[in-house]
Amino acid sequence: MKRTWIIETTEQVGEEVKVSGWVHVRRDMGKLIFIELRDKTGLIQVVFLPNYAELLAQASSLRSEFVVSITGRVNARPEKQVKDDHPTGTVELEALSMEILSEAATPPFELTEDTSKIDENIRLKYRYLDIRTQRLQNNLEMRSKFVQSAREYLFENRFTEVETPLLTKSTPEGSRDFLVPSRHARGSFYALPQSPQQYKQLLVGGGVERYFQIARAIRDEDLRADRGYEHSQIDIEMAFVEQEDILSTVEAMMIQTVEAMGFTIKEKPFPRITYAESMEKYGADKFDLRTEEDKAAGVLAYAWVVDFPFFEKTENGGWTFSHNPFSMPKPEHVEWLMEGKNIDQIITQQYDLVCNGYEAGGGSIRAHKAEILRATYKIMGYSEAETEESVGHMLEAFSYGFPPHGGIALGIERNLMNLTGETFLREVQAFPMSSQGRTAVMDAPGQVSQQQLDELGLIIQKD
RNA sequence: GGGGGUGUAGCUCAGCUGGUUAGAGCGUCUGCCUGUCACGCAGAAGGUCGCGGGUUCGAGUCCCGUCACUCCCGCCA
Repeated sequence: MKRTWIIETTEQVGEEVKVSGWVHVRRDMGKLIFIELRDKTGLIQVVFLPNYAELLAQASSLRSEFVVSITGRVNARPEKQVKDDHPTGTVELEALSMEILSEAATPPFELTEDTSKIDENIRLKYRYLDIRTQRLQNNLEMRSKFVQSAREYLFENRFTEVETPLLTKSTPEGSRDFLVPSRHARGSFYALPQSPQQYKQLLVGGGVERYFQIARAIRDEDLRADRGYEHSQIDIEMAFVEQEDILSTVEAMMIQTVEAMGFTIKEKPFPRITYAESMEKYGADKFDLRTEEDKAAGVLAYAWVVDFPFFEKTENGGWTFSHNPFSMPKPEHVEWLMEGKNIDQIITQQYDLVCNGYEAGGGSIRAHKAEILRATYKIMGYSEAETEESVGHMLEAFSYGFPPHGGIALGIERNLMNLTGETFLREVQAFPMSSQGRTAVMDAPGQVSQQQLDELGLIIQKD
């Protein structure tokens, strides 16, 4: 018999069905046994009646998390026993036969309730059990829906999904790279991408025009509750656009996406504030516009922060970019950039999407002309040769007819934290790592064999 | 790199000023139970108090060291 999803049993009253799943709870009355069976769609109460003695004996051996298939008849519950607060509360399954597919050891923590109070390292070691809980099932489901809904919007608007390499090149700026040693080119390393920044620019220059990717970004910086070594982003780049085009496109996408998921947005269109105003008013470039009532109601308060300063002072008195070296100054400040004057006053076409106190995304209009990027690197103290070494491939690409373009990256975990109300990034990832960087279940990083080291020409230096 | 916090049963925790055999709730196990849905009732098992050292007649408790975990600052274009 074909398997029936538990949530669908409510429409099959009187019929015989087969359901499969995990034993959620067991209530043994002696000559009458109830269990709740759980699959990914929900829970249903199964009753083992005394007139099937053999089946009842089998049922008495069931324990939490046993995996079973049960064939039975869907019965409407008598009025007194209807559970209004439960999606399958109008029915129960009268068991006729059962197959125990897998027995289960007692779980190290209870899976029938919210596990957020349980020691996280135990939960991570047994992540596959934690994922069985309703909260994490919901978080993963929500994540999937969010990405799916964003994809739909992007496909409707002529975007093309493209994958960019994971094994790529280290860039001197930005955060610390995760490095991968090359076996063939000894002493050389790939770097895992901190973002697909350059590839996505090359894609729109390559005629893809509208690109997106559900991209992994990997950075070797110390972790926080809202920050892991790796996270995912909805990475977007568009050709032939100005800042306004990006903002309106992304805003429309976010509205369609989160409203399709049933959320309420506090203010549309999203309010806009300059970086300078934000710093003055909130003391930061991100802020929470919700009232206490909004928070209780799960309202999402989006805002755009625009007009970021291009450069900031370094420790040794030089200049470095504050967000993105590839960004394009506001038209009225291009001259300052080219001449290297009023550097602290140059505003760039960089924008952040803020939601409920988190940075939900950030992007910029990019420089698409070689002289702009050269001027930027000159201000940062690069010689012409160093600039060539660092971004020469981009400068060359710009020489072959490169359209004006810009983009944004939306942090999937940050957004999901807002949607689910979770305060830890790890709660919206399937297999996160601990704050010390140990991965769930697999407990990486781990030792490798001497042979592997030899092939790579690596020697481990002992402290 | 720096600062704060935590570590006692499978899980969540209590354990006062150092004092008998280290407790509770949940979970687990056994028995009973024909309508439960947080089932109930009766009973039981389960502990290197993170680890090492010290003070003391006596240490879960005080001191020193150490390890692990966690949050924050730095860092995160």
